[in-house]
Amino acid sequence: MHMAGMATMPDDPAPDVIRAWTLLVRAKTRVLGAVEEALRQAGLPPLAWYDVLLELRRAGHCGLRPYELERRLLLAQPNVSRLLARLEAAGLVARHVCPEDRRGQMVVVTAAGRDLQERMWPVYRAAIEQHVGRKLESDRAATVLADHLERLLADP
Amino acid sequence: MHMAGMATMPDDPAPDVIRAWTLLVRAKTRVLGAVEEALRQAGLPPLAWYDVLLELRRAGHCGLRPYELERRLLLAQPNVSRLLARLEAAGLVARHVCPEDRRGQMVVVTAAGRDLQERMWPVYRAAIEQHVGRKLESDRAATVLADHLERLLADP
DNA sequence: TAAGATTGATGTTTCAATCTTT
DNA sequence: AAAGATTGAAACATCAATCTTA
Repeated sequence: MHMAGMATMPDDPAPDVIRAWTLLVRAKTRVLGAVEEALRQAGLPPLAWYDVLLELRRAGHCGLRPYELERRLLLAQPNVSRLLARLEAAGLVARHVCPEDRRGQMVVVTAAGRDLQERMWPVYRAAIEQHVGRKLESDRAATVLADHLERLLADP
Repeated sequence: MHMAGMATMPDDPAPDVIRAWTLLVRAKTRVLGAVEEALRQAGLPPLAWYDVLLELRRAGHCGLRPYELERRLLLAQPNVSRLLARLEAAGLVARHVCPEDRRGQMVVVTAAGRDLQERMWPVYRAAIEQHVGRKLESDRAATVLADHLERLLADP
């Protein structure tokens, strides 16, 4: 349907679309900042380390390829490379060449890495509960929020 | 109410609270990434520049103090200082000493700054519409999402 | 002493270029 | 040529220290 006189360029976003976008950025910045601060105050490393360690644990004893971490954590290739270098230097992960594809490697979590992940989780979960859970108490607010955020990740 | 045998430490977040938290980070990363990419492909500077220019325009001819930008854009003090230095070097803002408080300064947008902001907005708004508006079409989804995100910014 | 702002040192991200294997 | 991964250089962010005025 096309009406004479209508703008041909993409429509202006509705006010509440702009509001949702603005609040998405601000809420993420604030909550993530609070979570990182909680980890920092507990003398623990940043969340990015936790994310890698958890993904590797979930992947089991075979570990993961760097490009898989890239996909799952939405990180750029050089960032994964350097993040893994830091984790390896800290003794938290180990890398060995991939038997089936000698371009790549398998990354696995070490005992020290598992230990750190387990020490981070209580601090992390308390921060999530404080800065997300308690703000969404009563009714199904967390579910509603999650469902709507999920729509933003839909493919097309 | 307290039941014997209950855990005394902060409760584990409910599954949908963790899901909301995870999706908040991922949705923001993806949508912001898409918006920045749209600006980049149009040969325009990053969103942070737009944010400053828009705040300064809204503030009117008196401009804003750097600490006000800090508050409104959730940026750290040294980041504001260096961001303004870049904008000033590009001729987009001007700084002059504050008459009432000579520790500080007033930052104002220049004609070139207003022009850039006006050239960025069509690209920015199209990206918001594409990556937020179209994902939330039908019903009051954008309003519901915004309302729920707003709860995450509540004070306590 | 504290608020507003900058600077130096350091660490991280980003872009493009590179290297190796498929 | 393309995929998987690393590296150099430059941009940016972060922390602590500093400087100036209130």
